Amino acid sequence: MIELKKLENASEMLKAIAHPMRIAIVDMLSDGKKLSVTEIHEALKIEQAVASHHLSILKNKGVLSHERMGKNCYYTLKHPRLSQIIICIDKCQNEI
Amino acid sequence: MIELKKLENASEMLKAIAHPMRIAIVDMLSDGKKLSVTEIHEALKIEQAVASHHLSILKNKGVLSHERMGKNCYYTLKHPRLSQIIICIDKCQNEI
DNA sequence: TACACTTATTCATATATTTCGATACAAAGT
DNA sequence: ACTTTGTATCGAAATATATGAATAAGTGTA
Repeated sequence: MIELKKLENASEMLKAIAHPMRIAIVDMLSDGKKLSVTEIHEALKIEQAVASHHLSILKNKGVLSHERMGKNCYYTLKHPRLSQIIICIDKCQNEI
Repeated sequence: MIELKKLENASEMLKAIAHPMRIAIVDMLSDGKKLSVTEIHEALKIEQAVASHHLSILKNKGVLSHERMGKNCYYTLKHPRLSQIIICIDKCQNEI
């Protein structure tokens, strides 16, 4: 963790997750679930363009993988362990 | 994780950590270490004002606690488990 | 009180992010 | 080819964030 480059990579990945909607997306995709853009934007009640934008940020920063199946594009967690970050933050919120 | 308010709190906390220098600070404070502003800004080779600014962000978002001892102000992790986030992100970077 | 040391805040500027509407692109069916 | 459905990108405006220089404020000591 001494090198600046590693710190920057780590912060890029964390920054990608550090947004209310993107946390919700990562949370929805825990346990290996696959969801399409439409499923996500409807579940979160956000514009399709906004969902697509958030998904592309998560994909570009290495948080999500995507796979096209016919008309739909399905997104999954690239590193299943990333769910732990959400769990960890959640625990910290609920402490006294 | 359904409520927007919880998502926003979680993202505020994550956003606080999601910066190269602030990741380095959290990393330096793992294992219950206590460090002063001067120790941190010298170790990271950043301006004192910048270190103070980052520390106040981390403190205000509930990541760090601080304690004044004489002339110095010592900062510690408020939730020791937050080190796991750094470890988790680091593991994800090192995967193929 | 005066001084040195440590930490916090303010200000200005530069840069980045979020959002929405509009539009473009892609795949499948008619 | 045309239409429908699903997804991605662009442009613009609003908001947020990062940085350095300067300064203020708190603390201990002579």
